[in-house]
Amino acid sequence: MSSYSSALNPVQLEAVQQTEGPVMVIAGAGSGKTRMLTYRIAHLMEKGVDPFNILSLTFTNKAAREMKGRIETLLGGTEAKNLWMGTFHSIFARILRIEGHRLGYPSNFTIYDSEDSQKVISGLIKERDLDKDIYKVKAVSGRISSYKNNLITPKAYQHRADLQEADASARMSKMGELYNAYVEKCFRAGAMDFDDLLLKTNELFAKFPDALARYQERFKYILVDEYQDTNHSQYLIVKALASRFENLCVVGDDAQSIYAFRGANIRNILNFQKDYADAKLFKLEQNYRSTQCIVEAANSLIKHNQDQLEKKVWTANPTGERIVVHKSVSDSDEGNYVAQTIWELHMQEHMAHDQMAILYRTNAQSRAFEDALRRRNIPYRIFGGLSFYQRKEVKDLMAYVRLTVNPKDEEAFRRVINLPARGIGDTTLARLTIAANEKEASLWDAAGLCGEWGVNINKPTQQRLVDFVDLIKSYQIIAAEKDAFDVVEHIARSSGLIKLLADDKTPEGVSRYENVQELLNGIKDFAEQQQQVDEGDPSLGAFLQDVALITDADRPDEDDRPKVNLMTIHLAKGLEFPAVFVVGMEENLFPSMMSMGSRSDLEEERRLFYVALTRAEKRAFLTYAHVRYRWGKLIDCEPSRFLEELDEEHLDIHVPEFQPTYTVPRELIDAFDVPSSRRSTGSTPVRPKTTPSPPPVPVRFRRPTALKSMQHATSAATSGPSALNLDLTVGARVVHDRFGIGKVTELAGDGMERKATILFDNAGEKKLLLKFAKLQLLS
DNA sequence: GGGTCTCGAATTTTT
DNA sequence: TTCGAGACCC
Repeated sequence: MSSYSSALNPVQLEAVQQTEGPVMVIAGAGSGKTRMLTYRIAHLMEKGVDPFNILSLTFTNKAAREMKGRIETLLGGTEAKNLWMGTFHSIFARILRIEGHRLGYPSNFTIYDSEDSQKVISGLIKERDLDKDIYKVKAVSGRISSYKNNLITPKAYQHRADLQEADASARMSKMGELYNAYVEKCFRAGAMDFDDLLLKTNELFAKFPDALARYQERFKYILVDEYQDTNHSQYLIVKALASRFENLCVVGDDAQSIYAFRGANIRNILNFQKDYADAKLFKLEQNYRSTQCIVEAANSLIKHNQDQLEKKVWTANPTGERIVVHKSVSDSDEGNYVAQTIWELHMQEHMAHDQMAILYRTNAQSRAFEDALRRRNIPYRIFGGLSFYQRKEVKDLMAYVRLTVNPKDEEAFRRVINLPARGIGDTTLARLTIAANEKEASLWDAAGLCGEWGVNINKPTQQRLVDFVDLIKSYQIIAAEKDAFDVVEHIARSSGLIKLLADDKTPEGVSRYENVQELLNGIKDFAEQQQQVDEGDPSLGAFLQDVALITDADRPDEDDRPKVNLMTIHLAKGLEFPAVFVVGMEENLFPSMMSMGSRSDLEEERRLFYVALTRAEKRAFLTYAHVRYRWGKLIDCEPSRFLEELDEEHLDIHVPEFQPTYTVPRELIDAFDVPSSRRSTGSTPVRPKTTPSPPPVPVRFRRPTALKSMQHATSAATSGPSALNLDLTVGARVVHDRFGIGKVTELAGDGMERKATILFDNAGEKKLLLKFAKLQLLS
């Protein structure tokens, strides 16, 4: 224990030692929360608690793995392997594999990811011939998800007049019917979606007291990390499991709650002391991660939120450098600035690439940074976005695997029944679906038995269906004997999938082929690993069990070169980096347009920015652009309101004066509906109250480079003038950068959409949007 | 039934 | 700009 007191501060130590009874730890950003949790578990084990009796729920699989590693280092030995540690979803999936049969699920049930769920819903909407503009798949699936997370089953929905009314007023009066059909369909397919993993756990514990008692007895000590991001369903599970011993420790920070949009309920943490009257409360307020500058700037931001628990985050760290605020001309210029600064940090301050992170609000923003980094040969790694397991070719092969393990899996069936093409089209599938619905059976049964059932399908097609069923059956036989790798390799070859991909020689096709190879490699690793450990299971079923719960962050990097990290702010939660770039600090982007509606949404965005800022240890850069491409269009941007909420004394504002070379005349403004930002003659100051003129430009910004790229962007695409303001007439002679000399033959459109048709002497006829075209008038 | 092409919609975040 | 769905033609 003496080693503990040197590693922990007094509050952390108390929280570690208070092992019995309910405990809530409010842990500010960077306050050593993981350290506290790690020591707490180690302490429990040292006291003689069996690791089998400790359940630790983390937010990501990665966090669980890392924490296990740290506990092993702390205690030496491999006991920590026996801890139950993982995400809610993976832990309870594991339990449902064992107990799910009591609820009518096979132990090899499939886990539908959101794409699968949405396809099911889309099918139901089509079957019912509902208006797809009203019944938007995403909206329907979002509603269903929120019902499930609030324990509102289709049956409960029947009694909820308020919900039915809300759905009806959204013109979705068939919501209840859809919900019911969706649940039916998943059940018949032997499938659970993400929300089911929690919902069915609740059902299990409610219906079978003996099961609940068994797990209560097993999990004598329960720890929940990131408690502020738990939803109601998760809350109830924890409550049920902990009610026997009440040795429950929840850790969280209300200021970092960023998942309300998917049902996280901040009241869970705010009400903890009401749920457990004798709960002990500890507040970790000392930040060990960041400089004073960053901590105080973050404090000045978050105080704009009304809903929060009282706490004062402080640090004994050095003041550090001010946070740099940088304005770019365009999104691509923003990419260049960030890449350039990364290059300088690397070359001048010897900061390793993996110590830096670019954080953005939406995945779509990553592109400009990828381009800029690639041009400079700076290695980077992207997290999130389209993950490996979501790629089409990977999912296709996985669908064969899923079907082999669980032939009732309808989405897998639909995916591969005609891939590669075997002459089974939409008509056949539609008839099978109807037949299956009538018999309340699966598509798989319908395919195998369509002859006996007398389904109206012609003989050759029936034969093809039978062949397909036999093919999958042959896989099942192999799967019973061989390990996962052998089976999947056999499937890939004999199904014809590999050939299909190998025949495609386009660059995308080659990349798809490589992805499938990579999947095979991954499965090979899995099988080999399993064969090395005691009680390992290298079978196909074992491999499939939690593949749906694996995310990209869990996949190892292909090589160990240090790389710059690119990710959304949501993904950055729980991580820290010496240098952090928070980019796209613009109104309608961050805060997002969708969040402007209510104060609580806006406060969540603010917490999201708080999370972003507090990832930084030493250096933070905030950037925004003057104009940005969105939906393929150039739009004007305004700096984010959050920038103004930061205490100015911690900022180093670098906002170049942006002087358009041309002022749009009054008559053109009236004629063409010119956006307001173009009307002023000078720059649009980001913060009128603070922007000095000229702004201070620290030496490290290399003004010439910044100016150069700015001017380039200005002449190319970003400035108002461009060819839009040329006095073009039909018949005029013009010069184009690329196409050379030509003659205007036609003019069309108004304002920003004004187009010219030009017959070039060498390049032929082109239609050009004047706002983009680099044209000069020949006199 | 299968393949190609065009048009339209989409960008908020994820286990 | 990019992707997917539906239309259209073979």
